[in-house]
Amino acid sequence: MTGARIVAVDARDPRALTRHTGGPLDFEARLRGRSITGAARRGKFLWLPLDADSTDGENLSDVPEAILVHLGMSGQMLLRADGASIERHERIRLSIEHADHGPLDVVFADQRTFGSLAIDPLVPTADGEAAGWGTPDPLLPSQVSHIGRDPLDPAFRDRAFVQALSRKDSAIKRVLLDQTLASGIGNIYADEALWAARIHPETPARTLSSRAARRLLTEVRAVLNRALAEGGTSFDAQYVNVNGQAGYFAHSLRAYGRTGQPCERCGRPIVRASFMNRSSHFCPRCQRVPPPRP
DNA sequence: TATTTTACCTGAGGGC
DNA sequence: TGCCCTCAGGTAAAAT
Repeated sequence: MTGARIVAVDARDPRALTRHTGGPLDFEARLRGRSITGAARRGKFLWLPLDADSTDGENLSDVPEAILVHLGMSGQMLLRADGASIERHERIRLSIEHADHGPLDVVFADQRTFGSLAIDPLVPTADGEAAGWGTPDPLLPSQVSHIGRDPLDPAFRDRAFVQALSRKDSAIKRVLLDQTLASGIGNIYADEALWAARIHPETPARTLSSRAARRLLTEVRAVLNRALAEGGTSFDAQYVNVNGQAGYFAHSLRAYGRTGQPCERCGRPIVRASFMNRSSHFCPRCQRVPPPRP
């Protein structure tokens, strides 16, 4: 998409614009004629920086902007042929013209509508480093400014993360799911990393030793890297890449979704526990229940 | 202020 | 066959 010009926009479902202030007509009008200059990501947020708005006339401002995207849990960004038929759960379509690839359609489809798009101004990063994966610019969407760097980001600071854990009373899994401290970790990869690090999900974060916290961080990175290499975790048709292809990491899971199946380390059945209106999966032998709070 | 809970949403699958 | 219930899960507003 980099270098492509947006020739038409169809924002058919306003629920896909909950992050956008201005509504569908504003979204369409402000994108028409603009060009996409790149693609970047931090954690679960991604954005497509835009060129200056030359159609804005007297209101021409120098504030850089981007198309902000969050897939929620079932959102998809699909690259389709120009004029391709309407997707199931299609919410928004961008018709683009690319110098090398010709006309294409970019479709945002989303069954559960937790995902959404927005036009968002870019603001400087707090540390002055590149905003995320895919961009050298220290600029990120305003709605992403509170999101922490993900552990695969070269500018992620391990020491600060470990120190933050030592100040948190909450259960370690809750902290892993908090995107402000470290981003990109959801329910699946939290369970996988905790299993690998042999840490019980209810362990209070501050009770982890510095060594254990670093081990956990190492396992988080290992899980994320393996999942990326395998194209992510697909349980059904919702989790696909831009060409609609499923990832294979579901076959590599060792804790998540393996309730009752033997732990690959010790053979004890994996346990499922209710946690924050979702599920935690862990090995009751390898991941010891933390001692009672003092 | 810090932490925890809840609302948002659709479709698949199970029980009856 | 069809109805009702549960579950999946990221984010941010609301509640504690």
